[in-house]
Amino acid sequence: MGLKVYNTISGKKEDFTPVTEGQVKLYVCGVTVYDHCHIGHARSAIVFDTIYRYLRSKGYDVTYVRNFTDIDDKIIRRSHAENIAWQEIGQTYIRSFYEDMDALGILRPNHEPRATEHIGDMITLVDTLLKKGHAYNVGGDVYFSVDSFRNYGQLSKRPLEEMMSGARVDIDEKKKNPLDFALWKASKEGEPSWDAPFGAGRPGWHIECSAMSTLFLGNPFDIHGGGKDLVFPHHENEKAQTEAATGGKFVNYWVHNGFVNIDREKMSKSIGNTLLIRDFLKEYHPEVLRLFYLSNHYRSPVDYNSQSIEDSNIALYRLYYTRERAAEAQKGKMFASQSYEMADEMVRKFNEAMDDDFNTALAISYIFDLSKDINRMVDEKDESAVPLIVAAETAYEYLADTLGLLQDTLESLESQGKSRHLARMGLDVAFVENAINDRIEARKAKDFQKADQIRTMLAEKGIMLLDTPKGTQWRIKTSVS
RNA sequence: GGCGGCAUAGCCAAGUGGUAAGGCGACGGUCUGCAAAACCGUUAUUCUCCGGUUCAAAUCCGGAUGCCGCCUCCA
Repeated sequence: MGLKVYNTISGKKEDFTPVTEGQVKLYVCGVTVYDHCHIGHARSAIVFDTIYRYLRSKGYDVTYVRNFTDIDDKIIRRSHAENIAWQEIGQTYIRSFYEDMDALGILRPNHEPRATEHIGDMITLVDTLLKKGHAYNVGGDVYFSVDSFRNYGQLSKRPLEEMMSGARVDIDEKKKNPLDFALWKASKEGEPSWDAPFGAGRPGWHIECSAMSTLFLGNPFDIHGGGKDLVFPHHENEKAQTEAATGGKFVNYWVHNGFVNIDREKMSKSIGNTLLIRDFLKEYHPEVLRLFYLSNHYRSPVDYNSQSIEDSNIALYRLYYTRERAAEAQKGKMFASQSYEMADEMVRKFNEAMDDDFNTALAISYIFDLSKDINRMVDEKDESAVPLIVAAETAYEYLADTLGLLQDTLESLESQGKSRHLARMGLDVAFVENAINDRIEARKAKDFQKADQIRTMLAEKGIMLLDTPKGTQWRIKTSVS
């Protein structure tokens, strides 16, 4: 069975056929570097990272391009407000972006062009549009004429006439049509500018993605992605200007991820409820966010709330513990490799789910099925089942890897969680260990009342004790009350 | 005003014609000095409501209600 991808432009799932067999050209709109990234950026990054991982696991040779918008109104505004060079604003937030993305386990794309590195390509494109009569110059500002492009509105399914009647479009005297958008903005005092045959200035927002995607991937290319909000106007405009310039098709498959709400409310700066990635990471392991997002379909809106995140946190621990148990069951055992039908079945179903427009939520359910199966075999303590555990665990790792999960060690996951928790409670490891030692003594003396008092005391501080064959271990209580 | 989406158990959530995945929680059991973890079992005869099509509908069609997004910078 082949891959099916939901295409925004047709509103349907379509069979995926790349332009060149065996290769996928993928372009995803990156960020404007004027602030730290929030968990909405994280969703987009995680969704396309997962798509990228899956395409590679299917054997495609993927060329993945993700841009940085490092010249733009918001950057200039911030530069003026903080009295810092605009270039420096960009550098700062590109660094911040990488810190966040690396923490989240987002793989680096093949190319990460910055808009300012390709001004020349943009100028060429604007020039072409002027020469072809799709753009006009008003005192150094160059606008794209939407009336000159027959298919304008095709992607966002907004006929021109209807948008015209929309009351929310700014009336700009300079534009022939209120929907015309800037390809090039004339040079202004205190703003960066580049020389161009049609007048010095700086590029409009949409032109960079047209220039850079075409440069790195050619036309048409396979998949263009981004957040749902980019459908209009950004992608509509990219498409219009590129197709007007080349006369050919720009993109075959448009893929857009849904938005993140916080406690059922739209996350936005004006409401003041944006959550930065770095603030999230102070509380939880990065894979908690990944598991949470991938448990929802990428096109649906997702509601971020403490209950759901806590659920994902617990579930993530479960997956790590299973891997640990599988490893222990194999330790020091000799075994011949053996195929295991159940594991093969899970891999097959996993790929089938991912082939169906990247249904990660369904795909994840097979990881949990494998987890249950592995735990069951480990519990049975049947030596002859060890090869099956190995086979199941191999499948387990493959599924998790493809989704970018279980990339850390249990030790690291636990120690991060423990130190966060202890710091919050104002406790330290020595306190816990002393209490555990006291309890061990009490248990030796069969003073179970005292032992239970210690257990209760620690439980009240969110610390859970486990008496295992290897001795008493402790964990942070993950369950919510 | 225009365009689009969603409504599935206590909570989260997948499922677009063939008889309801998975996670979290709860309850019973195994295990344990007691617990925890893990496993086993139970937890939606039913998918917002009302009609229709069909041998068959959570899934298709029509209508109602409720929630949400976009049309403006935005992942």
